[in-house]
Amino acid sequence: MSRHDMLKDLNPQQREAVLHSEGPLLVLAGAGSGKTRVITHRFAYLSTVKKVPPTSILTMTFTNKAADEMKERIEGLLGRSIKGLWIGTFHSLCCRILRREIERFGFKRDFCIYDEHDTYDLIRSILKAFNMHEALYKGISSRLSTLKASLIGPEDLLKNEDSYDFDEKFARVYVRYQEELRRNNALDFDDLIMYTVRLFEEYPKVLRKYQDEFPYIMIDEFQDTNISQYRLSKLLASRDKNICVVGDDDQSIYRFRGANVKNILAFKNDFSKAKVIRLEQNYRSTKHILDAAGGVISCNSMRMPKRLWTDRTDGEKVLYCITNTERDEAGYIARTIKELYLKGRYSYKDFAVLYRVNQQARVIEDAMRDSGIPYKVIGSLSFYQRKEIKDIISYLKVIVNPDDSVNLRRIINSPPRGIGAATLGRIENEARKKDKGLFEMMKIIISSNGYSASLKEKIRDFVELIEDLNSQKDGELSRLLELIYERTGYLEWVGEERAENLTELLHSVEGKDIKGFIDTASLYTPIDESQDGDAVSLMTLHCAKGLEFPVVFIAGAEDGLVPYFHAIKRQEELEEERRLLYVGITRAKDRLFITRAKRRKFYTSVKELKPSRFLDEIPTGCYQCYEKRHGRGSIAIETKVHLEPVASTPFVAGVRVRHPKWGIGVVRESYGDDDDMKVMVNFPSVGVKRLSLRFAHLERI
DNA sequence: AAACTAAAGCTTTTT
DNA sequence: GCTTTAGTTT
Repeated sequence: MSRHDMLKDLNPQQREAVLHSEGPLLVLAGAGSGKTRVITHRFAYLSTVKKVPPTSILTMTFTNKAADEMKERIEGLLGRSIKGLWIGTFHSLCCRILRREIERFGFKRDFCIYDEHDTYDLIRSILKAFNMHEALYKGISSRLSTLKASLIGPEDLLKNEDSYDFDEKFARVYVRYQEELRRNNALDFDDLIMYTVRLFEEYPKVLRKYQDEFPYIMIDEFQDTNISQYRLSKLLASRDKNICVVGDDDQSIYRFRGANVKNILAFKNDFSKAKVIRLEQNYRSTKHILDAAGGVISCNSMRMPKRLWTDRTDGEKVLYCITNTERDEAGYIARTIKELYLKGRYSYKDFAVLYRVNQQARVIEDAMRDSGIPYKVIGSLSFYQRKEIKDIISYLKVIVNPDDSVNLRRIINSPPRGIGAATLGRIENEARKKDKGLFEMMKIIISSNGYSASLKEKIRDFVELIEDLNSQKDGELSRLLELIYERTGYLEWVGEERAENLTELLHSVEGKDIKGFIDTASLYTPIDESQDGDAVSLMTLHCAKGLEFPVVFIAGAEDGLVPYFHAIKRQEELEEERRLLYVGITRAKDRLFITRAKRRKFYTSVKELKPSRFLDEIPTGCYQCYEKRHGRGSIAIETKVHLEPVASTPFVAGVRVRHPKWGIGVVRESYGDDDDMKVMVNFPSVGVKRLSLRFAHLERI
């Protein structure tokens, strides 16, 4: 591909960003301004024009999906696929580095990665051992994560022993937690980054090696980086300073997870000669939608000033619909989707319904089902989080790494093999006393006295099972899974429904090797499990980031949902909620609907909620408000404010018509614009037909 | 050890 | 309202 080809589809700012190949570069890329395009074209430019080997460009993203998309597009630009590219998530790339280097920290190279659930289990076992409230595990886990993301290790915590808010018990848990991870030869998500940073800080030679390996660095969604990720980027870029970061402070919605928008400002300070380029042309949304978004986000005080613009037309106005209850709201959404769908311009996959909390999905799902609209709920419970899948992955983890006591614990009695909580507790105590791992301890028990024969028998069976499976681990992975199912009787134990998922798992691992699969399973949450099929997407506002849809609904525009109850006290939290709405609005390409219910059920009680305070921030010119009112009696009727002017046609539902060929029928439904009116007619002779009034010569009778 | 029952929770969550 | 957890029974 020539230099010309590479640049021809870019606007001046995008082009400038692509051409700025040396030195630090900050690209402030507004929603829908083509940031992925900049990264991919810049990659292609570096490799073909500047002759940088593609494997020397480190490109870090936050999601696997973003990484996959980038890989695909870059390979498309380069016209070939390349092995060994360093394009991936922070976590997967750090994992790749640590697989080579971790031995310096006393881990083995085949360490395993603990996902959220594994860490929960570990923390709970520690709390139990310390006689602390086990129910606190979630809070403890998030505190641990925050500390690690800020590069504060247990030893740093202990240094502050004298400070007034020093929490001795918590510090002990942290120390023990890290010890246990090491004992289990396991790293959690935050460790992947933290140890990589430590590696580079404590071993300058290693850092230099990787600086040689990656003279060019690019980072996507920079506003989402936390302290450790920023430090990592800074270390790698500190020598050559060829670092390009792309982000949008207005789309920072993960502060609660440690993301630090200030990194954008820090970047400008840390790399003093950083070039700053703003991408403000939006290629996604109509003017009205963009105006609505701009009105909202401009109310934030803590942001870098910018203004998105588009050369698209005004488009339809944003519609704001008020309903009485959440069920009415869901019904309205379903009906509107159906109506737009029947007009034929959109397929179901063009629609998204966005909401603040997953709980809202249920009533919307009901409405979709009732209307016969195909839908998929995204991000609720991912495949890999299901119990049965996690169990089998635990088997695999233990087979590869018998030191992994947490996963061993998980499977030791699933399916039940007579080693229950009491027995397990005994083994664990012994193991702790002898400073051994669980598996080792079990092997000791088999050949020692003082345990009942039946217990030894059970334990021997289990140890032999794992060792047998371990000897088979280098064969075909799907064969190994079959073997696990067979030898443990797992399928029969979990029942038919869950067994189906396991069969699916079996098919999905065809041709993969065990270690690669375990890493993928730990680091991969398939956001789009069933991408196929034409279906409306239901998801939280958070999940929607990075996506776009022709038609978007934002449900629950109420104070209490957007902004959420807990997030109205502090300014920073409120502004994050505002950004969340901004992200939602900017997902829409052509049509945007915002809905709210006056009364909404929360758990058991019904609450009356006021409209979201953010709605007042939408300029009046770009939206239209209407309300569904109750008519006389108990029947709810809709005041006739239609999406588009109601078609003036005599052929409305219920009318009898005559068709020259099919005879007499009854109109089921009529829809479409005035000039392109369509009707669905049920003819007793041939069934339901869709007809265009322009062509079919219908006669009203 | 497993199954049952009562009670207490309860945003968002790229990895 | 429904899922997760703790405590109790069988």
